[in-house]
Amino acid sequence: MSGALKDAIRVERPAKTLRELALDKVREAIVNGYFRPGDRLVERDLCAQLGVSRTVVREVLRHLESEGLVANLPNKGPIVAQLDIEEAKQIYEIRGALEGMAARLCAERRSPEIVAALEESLAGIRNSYRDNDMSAVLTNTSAFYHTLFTMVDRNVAWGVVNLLTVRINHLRSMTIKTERRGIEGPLQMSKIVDAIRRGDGEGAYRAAMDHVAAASAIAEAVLSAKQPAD
Amino acid sequence: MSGALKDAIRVERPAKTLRELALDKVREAIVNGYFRPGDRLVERDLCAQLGVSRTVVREVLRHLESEGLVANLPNKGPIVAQLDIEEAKQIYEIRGALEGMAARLCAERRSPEIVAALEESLAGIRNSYRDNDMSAVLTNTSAFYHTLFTMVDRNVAWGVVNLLTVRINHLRSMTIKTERRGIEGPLQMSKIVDAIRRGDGEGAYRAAMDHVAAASAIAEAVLSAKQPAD
DNA sequence: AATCGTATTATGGCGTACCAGATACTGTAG
DNA sequence: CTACAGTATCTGGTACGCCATAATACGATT
Repeated sequence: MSGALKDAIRVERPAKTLRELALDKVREAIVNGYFRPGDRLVERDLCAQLGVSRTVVREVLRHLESEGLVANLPNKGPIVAQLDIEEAKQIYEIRGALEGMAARLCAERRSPEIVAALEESLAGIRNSYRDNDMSAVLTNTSAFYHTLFTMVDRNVAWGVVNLLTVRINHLRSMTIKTERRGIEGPLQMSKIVDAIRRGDGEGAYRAAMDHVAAASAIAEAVLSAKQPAD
Repeated sequence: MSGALKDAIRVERPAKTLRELALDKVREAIVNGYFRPGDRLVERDLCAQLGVSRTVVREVLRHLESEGLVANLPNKGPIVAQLDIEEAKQIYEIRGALEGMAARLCAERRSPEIVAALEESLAGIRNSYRDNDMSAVLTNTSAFYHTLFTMVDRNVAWGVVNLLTVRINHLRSMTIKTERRGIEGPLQMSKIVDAIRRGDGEGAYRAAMDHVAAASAIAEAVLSAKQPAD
């Protein structure tokens, strides 16, 4: 009996601890704007809202702090981290470097499976745009990059990108809604796929960089238009 | 009275919470090998050793978990994370991409101050090698890259690199002791500085990549020689 | 003797209560 | 109306207790 079969009969437990559930809930609440940047996160309030003890809440807050989603003011307590424009640009830049690297590796591998998987995610994005389902756009975009990284076994880099991405998630949801992004975004991504298909590592690298550069530019515009009013 | 003066008389508190102190202690203990990979980290034992309460210990463990230094086995508890060779290679690769990026930016800026600061760190590294002070080599190498990133205001990327670096720290201390590394390492780094001095972005990028590639190769050799015996 | 079931122990997960110190708020006295 | 004192609020930190689970040891039964 080998691998696949052994897993098939495995009895899977919920396994999720209360802490992990709470963590996901709070992270969710932050990224989709239920808690706004700058909001104070009062421990005992969170206890009540989540229905868990302070022990759990504190561990969750520490975890989110190390993810960069929560900042801790000394003697004041935790607040939802503010995203300043400079930091956002840096995050986009890093994503560009890493996604470009992954794209290059994909191109160098010249595997039809990679292309097929990417095409599928891309189709999903197009459909989601057509249906105006923005949250699905985000999910499918994530899936696209997830395959880009995992197909060449770069799970660490994927982890880094993911970590950074949650910090700019509300930016992402704004850039995505921008006019013309529904056409240009998928277009840029298809350029990545094209380069990968023809084994053009340098081209794939450039295309991936271009894509996040465009996103970064939009984000900057959105953010600098909003920041002063804040 | 303006800014500078106001700060001058500011009574500075330790400001570090007990939690942060404990975090540093445990991280230290893991990084420099007091706790070995695979060791169990029993909460109540740590309480005794650190002299703090379980709450604090648990928060510290959560934090280290999200840093990747500690892994949590379900129904078993936390252990010191094992570093497998594949992961180490990926970490080196990411560092290459980011440090290359930073080096290119430094070169493009063409600032004498950057060159001076880098030269200083480099001299520190050479001296430390000469004095056979390996821990100083590590510190100075960190300083070198720290200036590389912060001189062009890339503190987020620096944070990422730092985060990843602690996970391979014991590898670093092994690669550094390798024969000839005391000559080749600084040589490669001086190539980075040279390229920056003459404003050669592409050259700086390549030199930085080469440097971590060399480190990665050594690490792989060291690790694959040790892994089976483990 | 081998196996099966049970008791014990170790440990993590989680909750509660409490205290100290800092900060923000509020009401009162001058 | 202002200054000051008192109070409420909140985090940081500690101690302790309970429960669930996993592993181990031990004893009984076949």
